[in-house]
This record gives sequence, C-alpha cells and structure tokens, in this order.
Amino acid sequence: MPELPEVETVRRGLEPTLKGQTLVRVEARRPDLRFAFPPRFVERLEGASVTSLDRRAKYLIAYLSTDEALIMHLGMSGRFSIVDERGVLAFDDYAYDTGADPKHDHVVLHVGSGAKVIYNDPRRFGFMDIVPTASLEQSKHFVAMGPEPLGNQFSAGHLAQALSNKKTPIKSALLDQGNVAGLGNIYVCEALFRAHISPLRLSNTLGAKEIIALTDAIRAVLIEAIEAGGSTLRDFAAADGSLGGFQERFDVYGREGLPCPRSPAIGTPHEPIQRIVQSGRSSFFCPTCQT
DNA sequence: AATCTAACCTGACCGC
DNA sequence: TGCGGTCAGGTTAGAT
Repeated sequence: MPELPEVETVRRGLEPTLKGQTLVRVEARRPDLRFAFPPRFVERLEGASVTSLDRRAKYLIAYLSTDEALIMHLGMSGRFSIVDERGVLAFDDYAYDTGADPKHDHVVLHVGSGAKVIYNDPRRFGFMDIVPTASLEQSKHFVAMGPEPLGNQFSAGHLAQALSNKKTPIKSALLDQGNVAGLGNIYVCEALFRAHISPLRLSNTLGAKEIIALTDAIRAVLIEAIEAGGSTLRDFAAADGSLGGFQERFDVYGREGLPCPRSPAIGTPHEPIQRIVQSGRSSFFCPTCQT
C-alpha cells in the first residue's frame, strides 16, 4: 500500500536494521523487477555500507559509503520484511498478510549484523536503481519531481502556481508527481474530501481559499496516516495481529455507497459516497459536500 | 507542450 | 471446486 505515508513507515521500519551496516552479501534473484537492475547491481552494493536511509516522495534512498545511492520504489505490491540475526521475522510492512510468499522474494540484503532485509513484490511494478549521490537530484527519477508535501517548499502559493494553467481535473493534477510528490489515489481522494472539493473540478478553476484548504488537507491527511503507520508497527511488535493503520479511517476511499461521514444526524442527509473513474482510476467522493 | 491511454504483472475476490 | 471477469494503492512510453 505504498503512497508517501506507507513508504515513510517502511523507511522508519528499515532504518534501525540498515543504517550504519555493511551490505555483506546481496542477492538479486532475477535480472529485473519492472526494469532491469542497473549494471553490476550486486557488485556495486556488496561491501558498501549504508550511511543513511532517506525518503523522497514514494522512493526510498539508501546513501552508500561508495558515494552512490540505492534507489528503491515499491510500485504497487512491493514490501519489505526483516529477518533478524536470530532468524526471527522482525518487521513486515504487510504484517496482516497471512503466510510467507517466498516465490516473490526478489532481492535480499544481508547486513553485517547478521540480519537480512527481504524485498518481495508479486506484481514487480517496483524497481531499484543505483545513481551517483552527487547527481541524485538530477537523476531521471527526481529531476522533474515536485516538492515534498510535508516540506517547506510545498505551500498554497506553490500549488496555486502549479494549478493555474492546468485544465485537467484536480484529481489528475494531484496524482501528477510533478505538481506535488508522494500522493497516490487514496490520499488524493481523502484530501479532496477534507477540502470539500470535487475531484471533477478543473484545476484552474480553484479559488485561493480552496487551494489553501487543499494544501492544509494534504498535509493533515499525510501526517495522520504516518502516525497511524507507526501504530501499525507497534501493533506488529506486540504481535497482537490487529490490522491497525490508517485504512480503517478512510472517509471516502473504498466506501462507495456508504454514508458520507459529514451526513448530519438531523436534517437532510448527504448522498452516499460515489465512485467514478477518472483517467482509468477510481475516485471516491461525496456529491453533496464536495463541490 | 499538455494530456490521455495502454501497458507492465500477479493475486484476490465475486458471481455463476 | 473451478472458471471467467473485474479490480488493485504506481509509473512511464507512446500517441494524440
């Protein structure tokens, strides 16, 4: 479930195991994921140590002692798990999935502590790349990418500028990583609901107040989801098997036909949550309070 | 240049 | 139990 909050949750989960550790052995069990691994993928990783683990939008970045950076993207179905030095599963970002799925374990990073970090991806929409750290920002993955929504560069002013000449629906504009980076289908739906804006509205028709509301809604929903991701990790550490996480808190996503959370107990009820398809993807919204 | 579509893959789920 | 159809949270190459 990798949009920005999920990737940040994964980053926090992997950091204690990877940071400062040497990659003593790397297994690439096939030549590619969505794309071929870069040349000499294993050789460039083995022997390097991870100086820090960062995130940019939905990408994980492991900075290496070799002045290169390992870029990892989870695609749609990518997940990481950690098996610690005792052989015990210590982290799995799909903790509520039942059963192992070793046939889709494509990459294994063995670190000096004896732990291993396993990348599993049934659909193989994920990918990994290695680029020189000095040119990371200029690499093809990041060169045209918009600002981090939780960073200082993202503001109502930025969003207003980005949307001002766009005729595309706001739903599509927010999915465009060049406008703001890290949102996906779920959090776009949720942010538009919070901002009372219909996904059908054309980008260049939003008013200043709406753009401010949208900016605030994007930040708020991402922050809450990251906090909920943290609680998922704690749940798993406690091995209580509970689902947890943010998905129980969606206002509109996946809730077609269900009541709008804002529908009043007294007075005229809102229409049920509606699902439409925009550029091939589902949008969920309340036709009554999102205009 | 902006915008849209199809494609990449596999698995889960639903109705019959 | 099996079969076919539908859907899935992302990105990008190629067409309009």
